[in-house]
Amino acid sequence: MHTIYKTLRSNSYSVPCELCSIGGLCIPMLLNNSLSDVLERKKSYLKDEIVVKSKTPFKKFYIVHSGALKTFVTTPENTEQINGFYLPGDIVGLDSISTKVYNSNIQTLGNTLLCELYYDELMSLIDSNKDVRDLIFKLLSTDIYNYQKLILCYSQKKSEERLATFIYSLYLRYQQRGHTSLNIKLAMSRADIANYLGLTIETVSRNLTKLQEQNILTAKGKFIYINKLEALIEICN
Amino acid sequence: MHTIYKTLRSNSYSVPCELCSIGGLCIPMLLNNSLSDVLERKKSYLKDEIVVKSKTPFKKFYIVHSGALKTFVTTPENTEQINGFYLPGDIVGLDSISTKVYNSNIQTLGNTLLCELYYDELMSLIDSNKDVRDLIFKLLSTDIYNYQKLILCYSQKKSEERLATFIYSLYLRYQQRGHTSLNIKLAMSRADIANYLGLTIETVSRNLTKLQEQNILTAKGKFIYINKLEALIEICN
DNA sequence: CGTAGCATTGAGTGCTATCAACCCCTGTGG
DNA sequence: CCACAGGGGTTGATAGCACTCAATGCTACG
Repeated sequence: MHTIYKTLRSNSYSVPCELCSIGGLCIPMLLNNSLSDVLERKKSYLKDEIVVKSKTPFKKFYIVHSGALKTFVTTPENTEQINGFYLPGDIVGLDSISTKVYNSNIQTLGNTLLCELYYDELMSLIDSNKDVRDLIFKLLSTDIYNYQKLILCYSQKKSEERLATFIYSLYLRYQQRGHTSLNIKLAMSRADIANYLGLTIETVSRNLTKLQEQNILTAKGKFIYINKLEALIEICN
Repeated sequence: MHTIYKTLRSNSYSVPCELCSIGGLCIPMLLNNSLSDVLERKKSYLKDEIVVKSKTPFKKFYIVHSGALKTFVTTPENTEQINGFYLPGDIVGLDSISTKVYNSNIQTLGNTLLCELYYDELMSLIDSNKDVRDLIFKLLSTDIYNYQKLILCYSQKKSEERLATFIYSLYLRYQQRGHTSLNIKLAMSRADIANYLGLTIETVSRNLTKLQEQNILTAKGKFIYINKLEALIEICN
């Protein structure tokens, strides 16, 4: 037992993989035998820490072990635009394969543990292991599919529907990771949600109270409890 | 000469690859030696023809040779939502690698020639040819990057900025294919543009006239001439 | 030449942004 | 233990942008 821990365990601040909350969805675990040497073990980051600056050379993917990340770009007017949230099990950096640089800034939303997966080594692994190849293709393709759905959300939906879709998608993502609870703890602030959804803080807040008045959910700070899942889905369309 | 034509030439309704307007950007041409046997040659489609229905099994990618495509999904209320336009040289179906079905309907915007690229055969080619592997990864990754930019456009920009961004992106895409002209011929209707941008036909029309009043461009039916490229870019932010 | 479909223009309404005030929770220092 | 300050979040009033509905103009095609 101790020896297993030793091989899988990483630097300080990290936890053994056996206790990782992600379980079967963790890419490193899925491909444990072949990937273990490609992965630097987990590294710890503090809340609001910048992990990567936009436009710096792309060398490795980051996989969220615990905590959460946001990615954002800064517009010419120096405003921040969030284009993604990443929860445990999510991989960041797929869009950098073509550009060779990170296209966004990557920042932690709370204290966070990240696994690192080197691009070059992953590529050579792909040539020797069809499972890895298929997995990476699937990840890329899923990313595209998700972005398509997100675009649909933006281009068609009103503020209430956008927020409902956002909350429901968080619920689904947690569910995929084995957390079937209707309780959701938001990793991000209202400002981050508003920014991401292309709305203002006030509109997000107003729609949250609106959803509470309909008794669809209960929001208390960063905690959200879904009372009527069906009704929430109904609003998402 | 005749024999070359014979090998590259396809079914009826198609043109020889040597005369293809796409030139070096055509994937089949780029990977000519290895891919020629993977590709069924060009097939012809009429205007507004449905090439693929959503949810049908995914077997092959489509590459636009000439003409143009749109992809769209139908919402539960039976309204159409366009999520992509595809110009000569573009490949359609990357998002289907993970889902194994086509996620959108694919429809022609005018008379169109399409090359077909079988998924299974491409995959085996990837194992034997690193260039193919890298190309496909790059295509997938570029797709993701483009979607990220599109999402940014939707979530932040006002109608005028969205339209400007749309026109400018068309200009850039044609430029990448060697058409450096400031003249653009729209393959799609105002309704399609509006649908894609999450706006109404009226708003698109009003913004077009607004851009003309500023003398930034001239719009005449499906033809758009960019008078002040710098000013157009300025509006895009 | 006439019709059908696409595109433009106009008037009025509604949704979301903006600006501003207030609330609540947390942490800090007296 | 309380007072206070500060940040995040909520609520309210107003303004502006984009949608809706409606009418008219344009163009392609038989």
